[in-house]
Amino acid sequence: MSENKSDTEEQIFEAASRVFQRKGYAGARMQEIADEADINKSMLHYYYRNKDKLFQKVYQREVSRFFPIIFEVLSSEDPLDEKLERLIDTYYGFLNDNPTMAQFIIYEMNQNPDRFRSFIEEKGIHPPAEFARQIEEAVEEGRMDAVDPTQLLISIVGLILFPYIARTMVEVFFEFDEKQFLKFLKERKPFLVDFILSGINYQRP
Amino acid sequence: MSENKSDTEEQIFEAASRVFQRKGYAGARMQEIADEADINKSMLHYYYRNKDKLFQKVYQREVSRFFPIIFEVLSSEDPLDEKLERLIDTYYGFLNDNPTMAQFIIYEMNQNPDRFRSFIEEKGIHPPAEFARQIEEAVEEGRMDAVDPTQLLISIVGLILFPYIARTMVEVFFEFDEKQFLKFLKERKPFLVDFILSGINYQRP
DNA sequence: AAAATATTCAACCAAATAGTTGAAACATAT
DNA sequence: ATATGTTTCAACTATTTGGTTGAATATTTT
Repeated sequence: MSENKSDTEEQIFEAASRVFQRKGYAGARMQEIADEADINKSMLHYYYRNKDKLFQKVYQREVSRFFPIIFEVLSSEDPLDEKLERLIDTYYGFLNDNPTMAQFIIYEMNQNPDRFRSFIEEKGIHPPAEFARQIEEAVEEGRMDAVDPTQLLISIVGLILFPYIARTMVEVFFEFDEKQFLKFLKERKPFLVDFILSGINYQRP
Repeated sequence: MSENKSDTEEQIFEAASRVFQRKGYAGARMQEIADEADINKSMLHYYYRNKDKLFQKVYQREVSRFFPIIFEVLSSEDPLDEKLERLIDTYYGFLNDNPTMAQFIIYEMNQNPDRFRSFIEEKGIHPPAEFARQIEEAVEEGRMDAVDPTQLLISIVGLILFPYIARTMVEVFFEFDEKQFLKFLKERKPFLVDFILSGINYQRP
């Protein structure tokens, strides 16, 4: 065997990922995954046994990709303003390549919180303690307002993710086509950096 | 006939709303709706013909409730700081009574953008022009930073909604039980007012 | 080349789910 | 009280969808 996973197996996996992200677990059809992978339906079962097992694998891979990207940037020792820029760049780059991912993760996570919890615990995925420490330090040094780091972190992530999660809402209410939506995202980076840093009255060390 | 809509008809509608919000269109089962309404399954078809028609009615009612609540508050002539407080109070009150609604609307909206667009246009639902005018006015008068009103509006809505949309994520990563989550939301109001107003360096007229 | 192994798929089957029916119970009007 | 229309539901059918099978084809090993 030349590869660990056959071409077909990977083709199925990627097709399944796309279909599950588009339609969700309940809305996804095994036939649609087979069509998207350009193979016969029985191959799905040959490689992944059943819909549930196939979904679990896709779900776990996507969860494993989605959170560490944010958390890794957050854990660095860069000053907050640089960190924020890197965070936005990194995450918008990722979401641009995976536009349905945020919606997928959030939906399936809420659909089955226990599955999410146990997987996150098993894999040891968690927000870095460094971020809260960095905030507390800046507060002590009088370089920003006293804020709850948890409130701040959730706000930052929410500000970045929201346009992707609620994309249809943004496009419909502001009459954006795809091009205008991308322009909006591009403009959002400087807006967010400024808005967030002003929001906590941050000053560099 | 004493009422326009029979008790049963309304019971079905409310049950359907709960089930569709919990499970989404594809995940909802007609039997589950019948059980939740405590009636026989055939009554669903007697009153609403089929799953799709029942869903449309539920979807349209919820969309009609969800957006106008925000937009009405935004269209008032109150100064921005008071408006923001009212907005947060109003929306957290609403979401507290309807905790699955934000997730539902956003998911089904993304699932079928055309349906969302045409319904929104048909009903004439849109963000109030007054808000953008108010922002532009405050900018002109030098009472806040020059910001794009669209970026600001989406940020405000995102900051409010995000904890509800991503509730499981918040609870898992910060190890919140329900009580702690509610405490978090209570603390979020003053945090957001301060964060947002500082974010744009707002001063009252 | 022959044997062993992996891959492919059309045609099935089984289970889940949406939707229907007709008779019985109930309510209302005359 | 009788007739008329409304509401209810158990049992049923039709359709969709997940899952299986076995024979044919391709690939790899010896």
